[in-house]
Amino acid sequence: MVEEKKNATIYDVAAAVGVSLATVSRVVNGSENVRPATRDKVLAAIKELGYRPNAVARGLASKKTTTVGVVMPDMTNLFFSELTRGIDDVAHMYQYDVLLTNTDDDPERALTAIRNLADKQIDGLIFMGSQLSDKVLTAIRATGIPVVLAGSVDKDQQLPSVNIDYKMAFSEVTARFLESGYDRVALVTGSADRAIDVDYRRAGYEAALLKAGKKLDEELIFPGARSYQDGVRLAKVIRDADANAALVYDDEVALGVLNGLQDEGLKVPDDFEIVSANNTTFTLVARPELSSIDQPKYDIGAVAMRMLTKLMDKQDLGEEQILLPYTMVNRSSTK
Amino acid sequence: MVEEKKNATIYDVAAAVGVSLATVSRVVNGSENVRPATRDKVLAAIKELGYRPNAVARGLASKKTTTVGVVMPDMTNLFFSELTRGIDDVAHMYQYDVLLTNTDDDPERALTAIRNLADKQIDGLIFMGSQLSDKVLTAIRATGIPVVLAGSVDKDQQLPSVNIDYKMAFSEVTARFLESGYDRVALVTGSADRAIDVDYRRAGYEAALLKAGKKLDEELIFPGARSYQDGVRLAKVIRDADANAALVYDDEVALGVLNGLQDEGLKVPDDFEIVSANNTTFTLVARPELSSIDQPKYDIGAVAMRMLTKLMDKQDLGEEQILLPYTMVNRSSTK
DNA sequence: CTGAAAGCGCTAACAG
DNA sequence: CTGTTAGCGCTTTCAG
Repeated sequence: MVEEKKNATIYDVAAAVGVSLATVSRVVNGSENVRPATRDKVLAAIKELGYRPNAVARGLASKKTTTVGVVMPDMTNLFFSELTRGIDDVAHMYQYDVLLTNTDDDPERALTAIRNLADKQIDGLIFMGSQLSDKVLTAIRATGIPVVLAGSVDKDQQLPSVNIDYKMAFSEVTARFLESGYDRVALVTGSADRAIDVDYRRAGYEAALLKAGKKLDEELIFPGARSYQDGVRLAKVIRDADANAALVYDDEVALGVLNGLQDEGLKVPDDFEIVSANNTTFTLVARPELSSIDQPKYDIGAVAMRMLTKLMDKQDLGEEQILLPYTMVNRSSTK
Repeated sequence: MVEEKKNATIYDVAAAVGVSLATVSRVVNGSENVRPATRDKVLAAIKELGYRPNAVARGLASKKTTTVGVVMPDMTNLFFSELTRGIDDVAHMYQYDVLLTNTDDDPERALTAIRNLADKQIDGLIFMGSQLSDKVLTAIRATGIPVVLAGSVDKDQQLPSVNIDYKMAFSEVTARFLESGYDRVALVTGSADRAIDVDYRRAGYEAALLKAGKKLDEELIFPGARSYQDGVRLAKVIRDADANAALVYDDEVALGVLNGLQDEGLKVPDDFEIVSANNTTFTLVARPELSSIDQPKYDIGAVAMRMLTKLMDKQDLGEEQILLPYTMVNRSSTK
């Protein structure tokens, strides 16, 4: 028979020292109100017994789990994994653990995830993804759990969020293309109907067009590409549309477009310029290297998590809609 | 004053129906022993009140949290994020949530992470990373929590694990190089001292060399490269070592070597052949596309998680050291 | 098939 | 400064 060495409980250390469990609880939680001598004895017993507080019991009694939920589309996408890395680091810095769920941007799965996380009594939630449907928003609200959006916008800006100014960034890139004489700028977005694609990326693109006295040509807008392979396929279509430049929302897709175009004999950047938007490692490995909008991905996650800690502590947030600065990184896919 | 709508508890639904909380618990947990009529009434009340069981309370009472911990080096590395994606999907399939922690392969952080996860009473743990130090191993043991290693080996094979046969794969690639007349094969590994690098990757490489009647030349072994940039820098060194082929343990590093070599004017695959080992998307975006060992990354994670569910259910595991099949993907970085 | 009662391990007033 | 006393919301015997 193997002896099951049960974990020591707070009772065991209280008994060992000859104090009440309240006192042990106090020293564990760093309360001032303990005589140093008592504290030392308790500490010694804790060490001796190898006592570690049971976080579940704690959670039940205190109604705080020191756990946050992170709901994201797909952790194998570098954009999101870098955001999440920022979240994770800051979360652990503040002693929170992270419950992670991938949704593949499926609202149903997001719904399930949120409810499930709420059941686990998470103290806060970070939500990512282009698809923030009303149902999901309602579900989040219903839980009453503090939430921050990271790299994600909700149409009506009802929730605290951290982003860059997507509209301005897309407008800026488009304007540059136009100024450089590239008059047929293709825009590749994630979807045809989501806020981030329509109200920000496309809106920025359109704004630059209008400012330059041109009007938007629907045939130059390409929604729906999600993978490298999608990008490769898209290259032909973009070429057939007679575009001479492209602004692509995702690096892998951009790389697909780049390689696809080159495989068809186009010279980048001489015949065609491409700018991507996430500045992940993918932009560096491309030949030519991809110019890109540089979003501070890690920081977006980190700042979002930091905001969430304030929310969980019921501190004042100040500005709820944070826009972090972005920069343009010019590499060899543009002149 | 906003009315705080408190979440309904099991008492509330018991009271609403006029049964005891034990009965409610039974229907919630799908026990057979409830009269259908009673069950229906309870179910109706649950729906009516929007009752959702508090997982923390459940965890305390049942000593099961339906949560597993995942300890990994870095989620922004595609190899690990794809493994973890497999873990995550299977975990949720079996109703487990995933607590994620990045360690950057730092044993100290792994230690902290494991203890912390144990405090949260996780039901199981999946560990990834090349660095499984004795201290970490001891810490894992001390928790008594079921563990499975994914894409990670422990020297003495004391823990259940899921991998491919790294030694055979590395031997096979090396042998091919040799057969094709590439007699100076560089080996790029992650470290000079860890089990996976020494006992598997390097051992496989060496085995092929010996079999071909050659002996290992230390100058052709390059440990320690971790990033794309490291690979770029390494390219010159590899070239100076007069190598004419390279087997690289990581895709991003391999890409760095590839681009670095090409930037110096070498022709791949004519002057130099390269094979990488993880077959992530990076192999596809390279020009020429990288040949690679194809590890079933998602499956490694998925199988590891499936094993863990068995362990947590105290089912018999059968073989504890699982080796999944790998394949070779020949692209344009080899002839 | 159902209920009563005893915890799970800890926090949090409330006394003293 | 320390102990007592209630719970937190649920599972789990044990009776009946």
